[in-house]
Amino acid sequence: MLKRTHSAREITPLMVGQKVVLNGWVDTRRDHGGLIFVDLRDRSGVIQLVFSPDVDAEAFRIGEQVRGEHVIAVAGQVRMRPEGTENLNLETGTVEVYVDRAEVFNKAKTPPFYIEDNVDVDELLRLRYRYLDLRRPEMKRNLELRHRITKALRDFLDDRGFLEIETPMLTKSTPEGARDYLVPSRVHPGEFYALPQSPQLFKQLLMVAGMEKYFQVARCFRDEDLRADRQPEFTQLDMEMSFIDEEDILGLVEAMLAHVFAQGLGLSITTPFPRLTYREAMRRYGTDKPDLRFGWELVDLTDLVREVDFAVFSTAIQAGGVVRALNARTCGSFSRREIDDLTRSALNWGAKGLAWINVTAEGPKSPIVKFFSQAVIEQILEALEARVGDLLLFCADQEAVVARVLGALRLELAGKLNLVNRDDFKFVWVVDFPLLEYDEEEKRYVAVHHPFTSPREDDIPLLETEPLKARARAYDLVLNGVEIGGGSIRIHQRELQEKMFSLLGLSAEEARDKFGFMLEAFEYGTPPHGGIAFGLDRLLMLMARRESIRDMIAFPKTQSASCPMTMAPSPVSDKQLKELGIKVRTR
RNA sequence: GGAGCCGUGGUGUAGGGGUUAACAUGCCGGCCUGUCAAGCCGGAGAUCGCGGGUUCAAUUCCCGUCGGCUCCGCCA
Repeated sequence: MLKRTHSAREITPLMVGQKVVLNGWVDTRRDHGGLIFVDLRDRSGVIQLVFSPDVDAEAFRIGEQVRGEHVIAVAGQVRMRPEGTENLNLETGTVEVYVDRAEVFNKAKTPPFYIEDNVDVDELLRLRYRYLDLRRPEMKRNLELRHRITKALRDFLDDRGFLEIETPMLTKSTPEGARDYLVPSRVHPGEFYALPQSPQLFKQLLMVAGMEKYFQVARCFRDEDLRADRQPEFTQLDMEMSFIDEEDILGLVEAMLAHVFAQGLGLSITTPFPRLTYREAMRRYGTDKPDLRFGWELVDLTDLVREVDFAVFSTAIQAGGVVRALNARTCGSFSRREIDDLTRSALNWGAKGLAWINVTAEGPKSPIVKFFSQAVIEQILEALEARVGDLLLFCADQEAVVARVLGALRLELAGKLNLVNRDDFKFVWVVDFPLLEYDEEEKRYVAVHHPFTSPREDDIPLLETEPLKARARAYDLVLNGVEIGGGSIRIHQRELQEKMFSLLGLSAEEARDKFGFMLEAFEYGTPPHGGIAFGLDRLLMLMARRESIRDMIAFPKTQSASCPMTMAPSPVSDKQLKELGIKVRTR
């Protein structure tokens, strides 16, 4: 076997005259009859080989026979390319290797799609042949970035005294949260493990155990429907620390991200990150994960229009709702049809309608201006800093509906108008989340973050009186409108934890049954602690400027949670089922 | 659970009630000693996702179904 002495990208002008051996795949082949060029690809990149009968007849014959994706070894001399034949698009484009020996390790069928960047091919096909898809340079780069970032995170945390500790994959199913993936126990027929949705309980127990600073690159599993940024198994960078408060965590994370952006992308990001309270985020951006790469803040007009004789606004306000508006800059030029599209969108998001004012040089034009006095209109225009050419969009309803509708329109228009600079990275902390929200379906409170999140100390009395007003010691990190991390200071006292469980509608028996080990642990000296977890795939997706986390995962699942390559999931034999004591019911 | 878009040679697309199903690229063969999206010539390659219906006739229209993608619900 011809063993390689160099990788493709290592071949430089400094090596001219040197004999080298290269191993790799035939990327492309250009056959001139009497002279054959082959671009040889390995993980490092591409180098041009020259097969010439003047150099070696036997090697030339092999050059005639190889085809795309054949795996070959070649030996030959490095030479400068003749003047005028350099390829500036290629990193190794000034040199080439004259092959005097060649060996075919393995032939290859013609691949079902091109092994090159920017392929326009059905993703199903890419996933069925993922090992070919990953040969494409852009996919290889994604996995390289993933490696570099993961390593940078580990290095950073190691430097700061964190221990990476593994926690079980086979664990206990607990209520609350996402649907569990279950694993049947053979030894305990009829009983099941659950795959972890996150290592939450274990990392807290590691704090009880005195580990003080923990992290893990942890695989997590959630049996919920998929999205471009949601896979049934995904990776979290999970962290937890003892004897700390919010500021310690936020500061550490900012330094950590500055480190990985520098290491991974060579970018310097600005710290500290801005912070928004949950209320502020909802009011100004209509979402708890605002995209700060563009302005376009929502403006509250409730007080301004309170007395206006316009039923759409006044009924909403009387019902305890709000009136807010979005200044769609430059959208005054929108056609009737485009405005109809916006209205349809607003209705889809739950609005009862969409009022608008077109700010023209001749003054405001709109079906609704007749309801307003000149003075009020002027105040509205001023509040929205309206200029000629703007389109003002109004929504009147309950606060949550208005936020959702205008927040969605804000994003939709940003996409349509290309307001977003794709090179921007805009981080923002969202803090002061409510501790609880009311679930209409289940008729009970549910934790906004999770049941182990500590309320703010001064809000603890509210748990007895108005639990929905209590704020959590929780924080989310948002990057470019994507939630990339979230965490909290945890409850570390049994009484408060029991109080939380009871607020969530868990009976004392259920709490003991599901979380007894946790409550018990709290009785053996639990330090105050808190942490955060990052969706590593999402962070990487944003860093690589991709649209889907599937591009950052070597072997992801389709939207129906299956793997087109292995054909998982699949039925299993009766023998296997019998051993597990499982009978399959067909729906 | 719901909505939308898509499904035609290996790949990406065009087409549209009766066609020899078109184009590009890839593939195979021939020519070709400086290409790098090599070029030129020739060739092979498609039960138009699947099932049913309407029709004299369906790849085309209708219904269903499967698969992929995006989104809503869901994701503490």
